[in-house]
Amino acid sequence: MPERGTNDIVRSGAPTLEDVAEQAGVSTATVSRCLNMPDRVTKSTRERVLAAVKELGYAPNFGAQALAAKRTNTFGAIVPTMENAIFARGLQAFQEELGRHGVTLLVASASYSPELEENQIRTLVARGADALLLIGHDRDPQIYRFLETRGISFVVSWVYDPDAPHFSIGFDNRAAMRRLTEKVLGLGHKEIGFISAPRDGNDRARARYDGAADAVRAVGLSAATLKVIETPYSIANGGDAFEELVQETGVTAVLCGNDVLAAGALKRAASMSICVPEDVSVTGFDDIEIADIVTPGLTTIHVPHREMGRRSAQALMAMRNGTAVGHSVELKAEIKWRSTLGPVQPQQS
Amino acid sequence: MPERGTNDIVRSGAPTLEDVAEQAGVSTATVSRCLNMPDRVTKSTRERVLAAVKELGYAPNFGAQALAAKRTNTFGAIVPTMENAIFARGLQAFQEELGRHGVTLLVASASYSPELEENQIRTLVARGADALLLIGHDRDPQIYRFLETRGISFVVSWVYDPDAPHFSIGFDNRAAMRRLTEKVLGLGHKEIGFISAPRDGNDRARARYDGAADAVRAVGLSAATLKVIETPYSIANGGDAFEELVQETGVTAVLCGNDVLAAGALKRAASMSICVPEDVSVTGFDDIEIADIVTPGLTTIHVPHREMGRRSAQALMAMRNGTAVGHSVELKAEIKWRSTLGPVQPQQS
DNA sequence: GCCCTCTGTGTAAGCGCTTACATTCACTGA
DNA sequence: TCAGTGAATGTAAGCGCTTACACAGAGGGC
Repeated sequence: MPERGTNDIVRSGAPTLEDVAEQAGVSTATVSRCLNMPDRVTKSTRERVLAAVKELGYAPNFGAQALAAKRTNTFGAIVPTMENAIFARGLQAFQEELGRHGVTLLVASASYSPELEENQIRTLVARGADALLLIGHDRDPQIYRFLETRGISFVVSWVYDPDAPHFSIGFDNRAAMRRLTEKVLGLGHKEIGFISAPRDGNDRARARYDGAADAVRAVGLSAATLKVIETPYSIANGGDAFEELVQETGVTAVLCGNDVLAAGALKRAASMSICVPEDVSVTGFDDIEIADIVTPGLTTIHVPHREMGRRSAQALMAMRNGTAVGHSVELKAEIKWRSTLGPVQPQQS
Repeated sequence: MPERGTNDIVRSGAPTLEDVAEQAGVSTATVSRCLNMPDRVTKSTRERVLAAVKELGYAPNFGAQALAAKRTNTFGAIVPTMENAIFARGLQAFQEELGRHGVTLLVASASYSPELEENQIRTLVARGADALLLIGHDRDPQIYRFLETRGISFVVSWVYDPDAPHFSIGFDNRAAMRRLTEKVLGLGHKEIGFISAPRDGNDRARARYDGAADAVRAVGLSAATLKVIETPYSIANGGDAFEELVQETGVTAVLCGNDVLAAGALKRAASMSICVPEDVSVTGFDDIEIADIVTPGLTTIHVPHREMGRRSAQALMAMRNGTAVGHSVELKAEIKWRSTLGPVQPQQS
């Protein structure tokens, strides 16, 4: 590789601070200041420097900047999946807010696998993420220790649990599902199915189920009244679980752990010629786009995705700047009434 | 700030290569080799080093690594939006493939704004992206010049256009829409509506419209037969456009630029008590999740999202490694038949 | 007129890695 | 026995930036 000294006639690669400095007839320090603290430099110098920057098409070298400044202005987000819309809207809002403040977003998805997630966290940290957005509390304590040791700010989102040891911005999955289940019970349903995502390692799924169980117990029924099927989030899985529930038990209502499962259930109901909500009621969770698109419209729980994303971004930036210490925030998740939840029909027999 | 020399008793911050070297009793070069070219180091040394790495919890400093090695192992993707599912699946596949090869993904969304996109591209490049995934060809030539100057590999995806000056991996939007439109015409439709995304600065949208126009002209009709409404991708907009089309013109079929618009159209049709496809046929484009969820199931064009993401990732890695030069790849986009496209009904009057 | 302050700029020391090149050392074959 | 070989390791020079500190010059107060 050719030596690349300051005397070279032909320069290759991207222009550096030094090139700009030379072109503008100032020192590299001045150029740097010009770019980072413009008001510490006289107007005339600044103009000269900016002109040189423009002319050379200079852009700072990220690695060098990160190395020298010890910050990357890059945040990371590890979500379980980008495949369905559950996290997309929140992530989009998160990114928009970061972008507004000159921070870029590193994204990884962990496919609901704890090992993969740990891996991704370490990778993003190694890649220089200054702060991290994490979904849910469930993870090996040593990961938290790792983050704390490294001084990486993080916020746990999509959940709100004041008892959890870490700062979170989200909503109370359990309480929300409990409220919805109370409505279901109030409509006379006694045989209730619950299609859940695998609860192991997923505190949102667990909390949602627990909320339903709470409600059931509160009316004096046994939690076993709830027929649970666990299956990964997907339309097809939702359909299969629904079919199984309907055929093997006498459920009149099926609560779904999220809208994707519910959409699958609705679709299967249609193909089985089961009327919703006349024959069976169905509910979802999340209120993503499809909830409003399916027929009939899905009664679900509206989750403030964008708000979560935005607030998480703000919190992380404040934490990184040392402006604020993490403080859990509870957002509201309300029932969104549409058409899939109705009263139990008189038994036809 | 306290001086941080090698003699400090108390070390703060993350451990460095030097710490590991000291702990293992070797030089930093050896540690670096151990980590990057393990087979150039004796087994015993390697074990000692790895033990030290583990004990100290060492992870390389990203900035330093990027600076010294001149590569970041980070690729960027700029998509128009993450909000709806159009790009999510492709992005997920893209990321999975990158992850398999130790590359992390930087994501930005440009909200269909050329200025924002240019901005994001520059940001990602400045952030050290080694390579970029771009959607569509439409952008200021100077951006391409910029990328080439900087030696950043990129692939244009979601489109396939052998005549375009840049390497792309995608499918022929125009041909696909033409084929679909031919089917529509073949079913006797003569009054056809087209709900498009804004075509300015969006070559996919333009190509889709052009494909439809091609088909219409091919049967001897004027392209003006196609009643076009442009509106940004959203369910509500799709609904509004559909309503306008139906009320102001006598369309018997409405082609939608994507599934999101189509979903909106179907929803509005239902609320207007218009039967699909008996009264009006509707088609989509993309075959995202909702296409299979809406009632009736949406006839649309299946786009190989995952394949595009995967292939794009592979191409970029090959290009970065100098293994291969970009070579456009055309993927198939076939009609996915469901239930929203039917023959024209005899005029009821 | 002198000293002090303040502002703007320059100087240069790192930041933590990678890697070309130098060195060491254990073998090999004649 | 000894030069020659090659593998393993060490030495040290950057990579391009930020920033503490040094310094010069302008102005102000006395």
